[in-house]
Amino acid sequence: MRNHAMADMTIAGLARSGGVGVETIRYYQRRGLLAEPPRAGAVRRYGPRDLRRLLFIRRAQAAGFTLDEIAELLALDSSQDRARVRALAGERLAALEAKIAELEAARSALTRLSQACAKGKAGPCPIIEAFSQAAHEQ
Amino acid sequence: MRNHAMADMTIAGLARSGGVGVETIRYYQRRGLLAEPPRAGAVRRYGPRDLRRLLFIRRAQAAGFTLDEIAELLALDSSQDRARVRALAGERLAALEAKIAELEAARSALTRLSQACAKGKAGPCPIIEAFSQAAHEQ
DNA sequence: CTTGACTCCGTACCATGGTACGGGGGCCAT
DNA sequence: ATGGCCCCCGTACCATGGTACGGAGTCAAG
Repeated sequence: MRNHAMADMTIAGLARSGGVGVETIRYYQRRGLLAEPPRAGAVRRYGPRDLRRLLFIRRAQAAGFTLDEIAELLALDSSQDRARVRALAGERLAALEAKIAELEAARSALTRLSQACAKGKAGPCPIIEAFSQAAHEQ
Repeated sequence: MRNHAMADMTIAGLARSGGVGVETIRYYQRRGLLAEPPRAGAVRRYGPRDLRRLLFIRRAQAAGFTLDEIAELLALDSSQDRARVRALAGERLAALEAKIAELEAARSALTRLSQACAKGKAGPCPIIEAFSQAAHEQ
């Protein structure tokens, strides 16, 4: 009778179904992202709606949204406000672009230094040198 | 007589020269990245060596290293251990690659969703929909 | 009915890289 | 010698997304 992801789960079942830990569920509840369902006896029981909401959160997270933004997206879900959703997506996209550019700059600098270090055998390490001397950008 | 970045600075001068805040200097000292020079009277004085070290930290940070790794790089500076430096650089590079890949995946998903949302005018927002339904990967 | 696993809840802690606050002292110019 | 900055140091706090701990209660299987 243990039919994982079925209608009536305990918090551990929900966590398993969503691929997160129990503490993460509780954390999302504290953040207001998930509801605390009424108790059946002493224990709260979770249904498919809770699981859907949990999966929404995870997918939105994978798309780069922060938990605060996801809270807003969840509210927007029932509001039909597409413009606002697109605005949020635009902001997130800009932040992603900026971060990617920053990391790519770091990557190319490091790649170049690493190759320089691997080539030459004598003298001080070019990586260390690069950080010690004035940076000749690019 | 205030010749910025000259031989003898107070902590605020060092911070200005390095483009950081005073609190950041103190933080680096607590982390063991910068030394606390002896006091001249009641006040500590900083010289060009401190500035060089501070700039080292900032450049290494720009290359993607964490402060812990930078601490090791600083130690390595006087050790000639190029292999170890390259190993650190390799680790950092791998971490950078992984993060970049993750962000790029988020970016492309979000770009696609955003365009879908901008095109269609009717029905529910595709962005919200995508998080609500099962993800059809890629 | 006992035992072991799970739940509930509050609270504290983790990493990362800082930022802020506040009291007490000091340096320099007017 | 009196303002007005600046310094020193310890400590607390920030964002972000969780993770851990502990005690009491509860549920289900054997």
